[in-house]
Amino acid sequence: MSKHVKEMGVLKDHLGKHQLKFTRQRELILDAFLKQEHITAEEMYHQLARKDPHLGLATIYRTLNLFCEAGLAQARHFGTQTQYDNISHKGHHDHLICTGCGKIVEFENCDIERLQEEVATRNGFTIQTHRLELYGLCSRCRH
Amino acid sequence: MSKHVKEMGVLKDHLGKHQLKFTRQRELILDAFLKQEHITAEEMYHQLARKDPHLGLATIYRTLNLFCEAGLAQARHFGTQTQYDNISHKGHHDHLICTGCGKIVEFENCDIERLQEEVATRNGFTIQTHRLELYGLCSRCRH
DNA sequence: CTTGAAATTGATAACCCGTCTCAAAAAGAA
DNA sequence: TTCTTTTTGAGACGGGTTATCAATTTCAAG
Repeated sequence: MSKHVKEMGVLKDHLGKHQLKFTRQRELILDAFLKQEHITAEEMYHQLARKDPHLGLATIYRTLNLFCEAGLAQARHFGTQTQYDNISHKGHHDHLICTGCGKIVEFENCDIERLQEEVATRNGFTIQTHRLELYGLCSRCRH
Repeated sequence: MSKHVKEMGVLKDHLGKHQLKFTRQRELILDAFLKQEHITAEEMYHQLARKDPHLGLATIYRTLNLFCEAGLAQARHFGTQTQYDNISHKGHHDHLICTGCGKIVEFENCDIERLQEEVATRNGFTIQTHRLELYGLCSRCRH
């Protein structure tokens, strides 16, 4: 069934280290989660309603938060909702956004990424991913 | 009273362009807002309770959102709360966010800022502000 | 294969932040 | 001042997430 052997291992490892148990629901949710780049708890609830009509929303939330703790997911807050991002699909695209016309330019900068790692290490963090947005005026909008 | 002449001008300009009115509350909230680097609506509510016990929380929210539209503030969603950042504050700091427990560590890094400027210049942009968030696990959640 | 302690689940109540409602008050142009 | 329009304040409301708790499941020990 599961092609997500590596991630399943990470999960089991985390469970073992925290006296948590491997359950049918956790396996089901992880399999569904890993097929997406990002998803909300509500979306997953609807997706899994077919496979397991009795799976509760609370369990989805608890499990997605568990994935965050295990380092498999990353929660991002957008307005009222929370997106759970699949860490293994990390595409590092940063953005330059023009506040005048809304133009968006993508860029990548290794030096910045290296410095980010440095900052994280200095603070005892292990980076999973990041978000960098530069807001300003593009040449046209600057006049 | 107000040392925030420039920002007050920006606000009045925005109000004028949108048939909105200049009120005692908006002036009060802007003055308080500009003294901080960032603040939540709730915090401001408590801060201003002394000066004006009848100032409503809804008014704070409405006004802070107005500041965002006027370009004086920037809303940021952290966990359950919304932080309103003071755009004019230049010692603008960034955030390390733990995806496990939600802990937030603020940091500042001049080298990163310099590289951001470089990227912007290379693309013809003039940066007004930015948002940099590093997501990962703090030492405690990594274990 | 049991047994039993400990963890998990599901349903829903509770919670919290932020927005909406609406009558009363204030702003501001005439 | 007068009148229209906008804003305010208080509380109700709403959506997303977490807490509660009895019933169920896991899993290690026997």
